Amino acid sequence: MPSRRKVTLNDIADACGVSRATVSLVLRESPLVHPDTRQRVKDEMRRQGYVYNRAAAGLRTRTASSVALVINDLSNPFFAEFAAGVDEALAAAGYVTLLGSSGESSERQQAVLSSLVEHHPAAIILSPAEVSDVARIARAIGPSTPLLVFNRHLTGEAPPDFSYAFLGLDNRAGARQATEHLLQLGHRRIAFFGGHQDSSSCRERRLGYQDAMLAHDIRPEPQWIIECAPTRLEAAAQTGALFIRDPAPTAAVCYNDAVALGLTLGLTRRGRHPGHDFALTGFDNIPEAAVGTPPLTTLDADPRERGRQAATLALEHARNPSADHAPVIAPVQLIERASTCPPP
Amino acid sequence: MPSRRKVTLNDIADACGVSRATVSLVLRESPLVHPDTRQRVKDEMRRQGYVYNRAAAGLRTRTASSVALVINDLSNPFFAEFAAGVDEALAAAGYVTLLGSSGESSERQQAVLSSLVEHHPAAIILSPAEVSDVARIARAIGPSTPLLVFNRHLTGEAPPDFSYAFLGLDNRAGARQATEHLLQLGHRRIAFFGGHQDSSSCRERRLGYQDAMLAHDIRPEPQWIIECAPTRLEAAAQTGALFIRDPAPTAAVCYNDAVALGLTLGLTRRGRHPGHDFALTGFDNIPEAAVGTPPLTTLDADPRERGRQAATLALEHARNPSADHAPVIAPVQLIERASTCPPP
DNA sequence: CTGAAAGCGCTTACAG
DNA sequence: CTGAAAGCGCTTACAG
Repeated sequence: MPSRRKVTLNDIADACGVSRATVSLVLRESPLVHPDTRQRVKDEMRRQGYVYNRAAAGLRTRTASSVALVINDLSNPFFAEFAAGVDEALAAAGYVTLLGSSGESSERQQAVLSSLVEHHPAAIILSPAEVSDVARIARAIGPSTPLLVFNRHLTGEAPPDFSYAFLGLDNRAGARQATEHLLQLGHRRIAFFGGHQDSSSCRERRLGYQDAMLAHDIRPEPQWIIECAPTRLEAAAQTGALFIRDPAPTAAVCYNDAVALGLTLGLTRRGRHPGHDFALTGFDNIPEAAVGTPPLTTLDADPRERGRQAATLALEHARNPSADHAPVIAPVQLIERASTCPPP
Repeated sequence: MPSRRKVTLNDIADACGVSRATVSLVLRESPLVHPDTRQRVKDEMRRQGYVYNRAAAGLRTRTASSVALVINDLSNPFFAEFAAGVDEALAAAGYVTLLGSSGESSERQQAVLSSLVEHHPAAIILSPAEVSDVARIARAIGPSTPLLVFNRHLTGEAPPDFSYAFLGLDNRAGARQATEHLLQLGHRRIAFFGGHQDSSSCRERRLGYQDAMLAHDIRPEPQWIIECAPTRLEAAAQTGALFIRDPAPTAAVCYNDAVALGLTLGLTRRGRHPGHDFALTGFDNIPEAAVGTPPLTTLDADPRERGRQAATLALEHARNPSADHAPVIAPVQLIERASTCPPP
């Protein structure tokens, strides 16, 4: 039967006939303690199976050893990769990751934040649920825990004593690159397909699309901008909207990969051949993008690297909470694949 | 400028002119304290933005408020879903999740476990890296933290004072179902494709394949058992091994979905038409399985539900560490899709 | 080189 | 109904 009683510094000190101050010094590799004593103490620790209590130490030194990470959707590979990157960088810096997931529910997000903040993390990294009001979030976490927001902007007005750092993707430049690529291939009637008006990333991507079009002296027609929920099924269902007026677009910049895959399906059902008689691009570079038919031209944001970056920024913010941290916008890279062809 | 100093029970007690014992009682909703006092205290907490320090409370009461979760590969959607399920159930039970990821490296796994155990979690849930020696793991976490292992068995001999609970998938029954399905369709020459001999899940799946074959009085030929690393690329490269001898198999039970998708690619490259002139099955039901060409018949293990189950088992184990917990084997469900056709 | 003492933020009998 | 006291496991000046 394994002994379940936890062994403490006191147990080691008693067994060695020294004070627990000495044991503590051994723990932190202090040069003050005599080599013989050190060895005796270390042996005893091994023998009794001592394990350090970081929470108790943190209480005494008033230092945090954790960082909280709240993710809107872990089953989305983009955010899973992001989480892996955060965890990797935090571990390397000696912090442990407190995980929470909101499942895109702002109620759950409130509950999760309130619970995590009670563990007094050095900082909170939040990839927010779709609608995330900054005032509610401020109420949940209070003014004294540094916050880094990833990917989506919070909505509403921030209370006076509340501020946060931000890491986002260069949505505008990404969509501009994708549109530019289609223009280079010879397309002129290019749609912007999918996403919701009220999502900040969607607005930014549309701006990038417009930038590229206007740079080529093309004014996008209103019927080329097609709104739909950013899911595969909704996109497939909305495919028809591309073809209600002649001449129809010959290409589409899609809000993201899920939408692009749904559009691929919708086009195929109508007897079209995406990558041969219609060109389209995605955004995110999810794993399915590479193996679809056709493989999807898309924009890669390197989510794992974004995770490492978020961890670094959050820790900086924790060290220097009074500095005014400007938003950081990470670049995004075009991956050319077979879904982008010249116009028929 | 936000006030960064943390407010404590003492601050509230002083401001209200009561002792901190009283404030503590208010916190835990004790009926002992007078309603007026309670209200005064609560108002003051709101005013000062008090946030509870769970670590300090846990230290005093010797109770853990966290459970550690160590994942071998977060970028695999199967494990990401599992992690989401674990987190969901732990949060519901009032625990916070300490996340660690090993990236399939047993070195990183050791480091991560050693770090997490210092936070004295109520239990550890480990989805182990491919090679995970039980003796090393025992050394990292010591005998007093309950351990639940998910999905893969640990290798080697457990030290005398060390034991762990186990949650796995019914690999054998799953592979048997897949093989049975192919047999029903009329196949007789069925290969078992991919996976490594030394992986416990691969051995179990092969046994299920053999069960079904023998139940139909078919002795699998040695050249029908094809070993390869469980990745898409390796599987594609090994496709030729199916056809070195006549008559070649007309169907394959693949070790998992990644292997099945690789084999699909390999077959297509050779001019075959999987789902028309060759039948194959996967295992895991990853998102790509549903959208491939053809969509893949596979086995679903409901990883999110497995995560919830793991959390429940781990907490039971924590409450009653001396009980001898028998391994729990979760069922797996066949999803029929277009990749399984009758023999040509 | 080592020990006695105080304290991190909380809880819990025990008095009153 | 409320307060004084002790203690969870650790660290850190301060003496010696």
